Amino acid sequence: MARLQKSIEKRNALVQATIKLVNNNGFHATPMSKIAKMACVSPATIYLYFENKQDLVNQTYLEVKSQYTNFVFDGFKASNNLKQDFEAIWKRILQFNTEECSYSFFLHQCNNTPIIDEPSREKGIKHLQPLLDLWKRGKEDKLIKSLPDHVLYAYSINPLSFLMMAQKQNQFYFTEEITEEAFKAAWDSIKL
Amino acid sequence: MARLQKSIEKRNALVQATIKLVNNNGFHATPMSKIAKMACVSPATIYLYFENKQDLVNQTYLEVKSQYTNFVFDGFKASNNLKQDFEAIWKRILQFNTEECSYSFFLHQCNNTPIIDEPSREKGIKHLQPLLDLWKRGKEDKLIKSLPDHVLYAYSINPLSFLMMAQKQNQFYFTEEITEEAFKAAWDSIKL
DNA sequence: TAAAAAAGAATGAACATTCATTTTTATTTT
DNA sequence: AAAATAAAAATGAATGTTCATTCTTTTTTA
Repeated sequence: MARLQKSIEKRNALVQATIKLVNNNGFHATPMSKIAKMACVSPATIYLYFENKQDLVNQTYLEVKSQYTNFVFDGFKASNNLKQDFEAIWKRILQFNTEECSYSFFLHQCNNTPIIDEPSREKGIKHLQPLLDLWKRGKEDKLIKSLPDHVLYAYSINPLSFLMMAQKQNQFYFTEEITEEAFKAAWDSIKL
Repeated sequence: MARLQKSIEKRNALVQATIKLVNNNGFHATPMSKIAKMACVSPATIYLYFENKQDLVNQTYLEVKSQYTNFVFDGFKASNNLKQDFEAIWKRILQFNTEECSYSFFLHQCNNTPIIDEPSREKGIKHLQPLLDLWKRGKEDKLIKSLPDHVLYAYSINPLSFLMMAQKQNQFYFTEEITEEAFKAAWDSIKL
């Protein structure tokens, strides 16, 4: 009796192929057959790992989302300097956006279109807790504007995602200097 | 000999149906047959007005984009109070986002995925000139940070698009008070 | 040797687009 | 002003393709 042990490498290859193809062509233009080919696998094999195409995309989304938050919050510990803490998180997000550009682009696409189904989307939301805690503290201590978290996010975090897209399309480039200014802009927009 | 005069209402119905269906299901899940049905038209009729599906989406995109800029800049005239001018444009954009939410959502989707082809995307970019002029003036007069336009856009305009999405999903609501605070955040992020 | 994993080919549905025909419209002829 | 007519506009059904998914067989593994 053999043990159930499907190859984790094969699964990974499928997830990676999905990311690459969806990034380049959009969900609507990436057939399962192409995903299979890029992962060097038969189309039928995909169905050993995933229920169907939607499940493949949902799982890919959740996996990339975890990588994002692991990267961003790994080793983060709140100090008593709130601005510094915010800066650390902000720069970590920026770093993810530039170093893991294709993950970042994939998340961006999932966040901004209806390709992910509602349940998976909801699961993905929980991931920013440390940042939300920081903002809570900031509002209590009158260091940060008393605005809904969505607004704080819109002004201080979401721009990074937009700029990553612009950079990908070569419309603009993040120099060291611009990075510092961009952080200042983020902080200026939410600080009291 | 009859005059060539295809019904403009029918074309409009097709454009509107495209917007609605792409908003709800994404491009990949809206068949031409559904678009036709919603517009009360035979599938074959679509091809009297548009070359093919891509052309339909491209044209819809460009049309919505013009509506956006017409709405935002209609009657705008630069004064000698730069902050006030910026506020006027900003609030106009906000108004479009809330009043024409489905147009706004459609643009958002086109801007953030590869459904639109490059040539149409490029045509769509030209539309923000008055705002770019304002920023140029602001940088010269040392009223606005000397940052690339993309960065200014990312911090002061793009958040509106994000917040419109959040509002659509009932995660948050634009009160009068939040609007004022949000404008302040936008201005704070770009002012010198 | 037996079960799991993987494969390639097959299946059937969905879809974009085209075809052959009908309906509408506007002009010309009585 | 009614009838005739010709072109445009519109249609429903057909076409051929693409695709997600499943089936049957082969290969791998333990």
